[in-house]
Amino acid sequence: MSELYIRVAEEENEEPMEIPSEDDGTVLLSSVAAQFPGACGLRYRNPETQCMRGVRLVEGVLHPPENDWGNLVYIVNYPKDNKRKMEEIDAATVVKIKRGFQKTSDLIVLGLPWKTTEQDLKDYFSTFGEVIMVQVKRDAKTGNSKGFGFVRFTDYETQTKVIAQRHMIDGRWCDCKLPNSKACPDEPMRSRKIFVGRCTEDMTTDDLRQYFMQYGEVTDVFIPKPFRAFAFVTFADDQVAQALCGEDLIIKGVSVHISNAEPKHNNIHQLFPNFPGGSASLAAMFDRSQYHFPSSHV
DNA sequence: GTTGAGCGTT
Repeated sequence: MSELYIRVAEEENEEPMEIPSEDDGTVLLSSVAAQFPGACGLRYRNPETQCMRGVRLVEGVLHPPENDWGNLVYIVNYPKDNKRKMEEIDAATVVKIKRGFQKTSDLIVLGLPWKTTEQDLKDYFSTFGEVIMVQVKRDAKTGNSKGFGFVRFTDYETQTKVIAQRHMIDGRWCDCKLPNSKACPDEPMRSRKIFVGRCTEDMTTDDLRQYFMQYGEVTDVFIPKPFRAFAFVTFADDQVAQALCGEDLIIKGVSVHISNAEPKHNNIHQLFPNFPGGSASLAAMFDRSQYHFPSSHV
């Protein structure tokens, strides 16, 4: 396919800029954001209805309406539109989503037979409702099942129903519960940085940036090397970061868990970045101080 | 090549 560009502008009557599409006809949100920093999506005026329409966005990829971008000018969406007026609405929306709307979360499935596969789980749980993902936890070396797994449903009602009863799976009774990892939803800490747990090795900084852009402007993505199965993502707006904490999100088909960065004790190296003798001696001192004091003082 | 309460390679 020849190289294709779509026309994008900040406002309807402004001069558009040409943004390149991918080989499959989609446009990466990151391509848009490269020219319009902070962009989180596109919209356009539907010639038939004269209404604004949103462009489908899936994991950082923008899809052409009816498989053809046509000759329209697309308008950039930003997480928060005009200055402070919208900022307040945005905050209210964030709170509403966090409180009212009942999001589903991963459920742990305990007591699975050793032989049960992910396909078995999918088949079984699909009888309750649409399944987003299933996992069977296995020993990395042997590949043997550890006898438990995870399942995630689309609908909260399905989740409620599944938790409420026992499950006969491949000849054993199994229980589905909310996992402990989300027992204590993170509290205050107005951090703009989130901790992204359970990352897989094929997730690049670009992948994460593209994915998280849909929630707000991303200012930094950090993936430790060598691979440690987690990452940090920093947003421009702390409300965006806070709203995501406690969520399970699916990136590249994998369920990652979002929590506050630095949840336990604050990072001493960040508190005292220029400590004389370097951070190693500071860490040693910190450890000793914890050792000497009774726990009630720490 | 085993097992049967738990908690996902922070």
